[in-house]
Parts: sequence; structure tokens; C-alpha cells
Amino acid sequence: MDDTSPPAIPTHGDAPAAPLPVATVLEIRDRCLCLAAQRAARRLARRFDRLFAPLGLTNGQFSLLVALSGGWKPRLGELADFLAMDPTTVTASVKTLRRGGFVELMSDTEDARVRRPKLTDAGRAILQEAVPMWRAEHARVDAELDAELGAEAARDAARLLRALA
Amino acid sequence: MDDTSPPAIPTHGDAPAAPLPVATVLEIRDRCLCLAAQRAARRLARRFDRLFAPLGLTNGQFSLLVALSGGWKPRLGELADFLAMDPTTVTASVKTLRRGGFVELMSDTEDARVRRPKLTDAGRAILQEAVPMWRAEHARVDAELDAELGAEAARDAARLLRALA
DNA sequence: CGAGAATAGTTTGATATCAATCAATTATGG
DNA sequence: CCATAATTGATTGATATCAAACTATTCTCG
Repeated sequence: MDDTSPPAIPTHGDAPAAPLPVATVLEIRDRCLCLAAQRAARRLARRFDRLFAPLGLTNGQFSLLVALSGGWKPRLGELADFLAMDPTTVTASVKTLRRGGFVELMSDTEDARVRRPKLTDAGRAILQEAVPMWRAEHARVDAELDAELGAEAARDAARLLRALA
Repeated sequence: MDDTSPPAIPTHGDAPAAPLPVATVLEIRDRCLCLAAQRAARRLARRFDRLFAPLGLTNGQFSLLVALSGGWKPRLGELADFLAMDPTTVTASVKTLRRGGFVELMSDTEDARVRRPKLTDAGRAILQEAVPMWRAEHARVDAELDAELGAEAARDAARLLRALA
């Protein structure tokens, strides 16, 4: 930083790391679907995490419990595919829910490698509290989206997100 | 479960935790924007994390570095707003990037509470490698979206996600 | 049947994420 | 000017996330 020192000699043959052109920054900021998806996911996650906080549930735990509450009896790997999670993340999430008493883990009788998570009574009970909360909050989200984009685009949102996943 | 035992007496006045109706499960599975956003975000995050892995960057670190590469000199809180992150997450992310030598943290001369992250030469250099990779990969994402939804919906995708955030 | 490949899940280690709480600094009202 | 409130970040603790490496089990085919 002393102007009597000789001109800097770049370490390789590279130019000395100029800032990106403004157009490039704007292109990424405004068009990057990955960034946009992370932002939307974080905002919505926080919103539903706060909604479910009085129950001691997170949005992800709610989704996992819902997935198990129908007739579907997935193995852990199938659950990971459905949630678009890494299998190791599902292992960890199920462990937390097991500690909370909402889920138990059964070994498959056909194939000893396979394990299937199963809702407990406590799991079903907390869902009966959570579902009406979800319904009310989600109606608000839909209304806000309608106001911002119009009903048509709002309906496309779910389809778009499914296509991205 | 023994039919000679007396009828179960629910702990409270509640019904003994019946499974959710199938229609409810399907409603949440197919319409919940939060779940859909998490899925899309995880898939895209994994995709760009793998893309940038040879550089030792994650998708989130890339986005943060891009945000700092233009003329914008945000304080940490402003950066958190832009990324829709919790401020404490930004503190943690910047710490990692500082350890990697890509960012430095400057105290503001006007207000001693304020700190502003700043790209280092190494940060600018790695961006020059990462941006072409991003461009190529993102073109593939766009093409896949075009094929699935048509060009029009694909072009609106970023706008829709911004509305969600 | 038996050896090697494939599959299912777990463990470990690193980063990401956020709520709750704390410390430092600045602004405001009396 | 001082006491209090508001602002800005940092720290802590818990869960989430995924890559890499591992164990256990099942499959395949010679």
C-alpha cells in the first residue's frame, strides 16, 4: 500500500482480481434461482417455525410427521426422496422426533437393512393441533401471494416449486 | 389392544389420536408452499454445492461473495436482509469466509457498532472462477425448466420466488 | 454355495440455521 | 449531562444439512 513499492507481481499470470462487472452482479442477484429459492425457503421456514414454536415443532418436523400420517409406510430412504433430503439428514431428524416421542423406528421383517418410521399416539395428537394452525397460516400466505401477483401466478407458485424439485 | 380390556379412557377429553384424513395429508403434501420451497431449495443447494465443491465454496458462500462484489458496501444487518438470513447466520457465514481468506470485516468509522464485510483479492479471484461455472450450470437449470414448464413460466420463476421472499 | 457388488442406513465432522441472550454503542428525553 | 431506550452484532445451544467413510445385509453370478 506504499506507493514507493514496485508494481505488484501477480502470483500466477492472472489479472489482479478486478471486481465483477456490475451487470454480472445484477444478473446473478436478479436471476439466480438457487439464491431466490434459498431466500424463499428461509423466509417461509422462519414463518412456520414461529407458528409451530408453541407446540415445540419446526416446519420440517411438521412436514415429516404429515408424510407419515397417511397410509404411506415409507422406509427412511423413501422418506428422504419425498422430502428431497439427504438420507443422513432424515436419520438425524427422525432421531430428534424419536427423542420427542412423536415417532418410533421399526425394523422391517422382510429385509433387515430396512427401517420404517412410524407415528406414535403423541405424534398423531400433536398433528391434530398443528394442522388447523397450518391451514390458517397457509391461507394467509396464499392471500398475500394473491395480492402481490394475482391469483393466477399464485397458483403457479406450487407448480413451479415442484418443477424445481 | 386386548378386546377384554375396558374402553380406553383418553388422557384429556381428546379423541385417542386418530390418523389424519387422507384428504388432509394430500392437501398438505400437494399445496404446502413451505414444504415445496424447502424441497426446491435443498435440491438446488445440493446442485450448486456440488458444482462449486472443487473451489471449496458452497452455494450460499457464492451468493454472499457476489453480493459484496458490486458497488454495494452493506453492513452485516443489511446483508442479512438481502439474503433473507437471520443476522446471526450472517455472522457465522462471514466468520467461515474470513477463515478462508475471502472476506475481511471492517469497523465503520462513523458508528462503532457497525461492521462491513469486504471482499479480499482472494475473494475476487475465486469469484472470477466461480461465475462462469454458475453461468453454465444456471443455463442448464433454465433449459430444464423450459422443458418442463415452457419458456414463459420459466422466465417468471425468479420473480415468483422473489414474491415468496 | 461363496466372493464380490450393490443397497440401506448410520456415524462423524463441518457448515448452516435460528431463537434466546448478552455486550457495546448510539440516540433520546428530561 | 445523565438515565433509559433503541440499535448493532456476537455468543451459545439446539437442530438441519450434506459429504465421506463405515457397518450390516442382500443380491448376483460363477
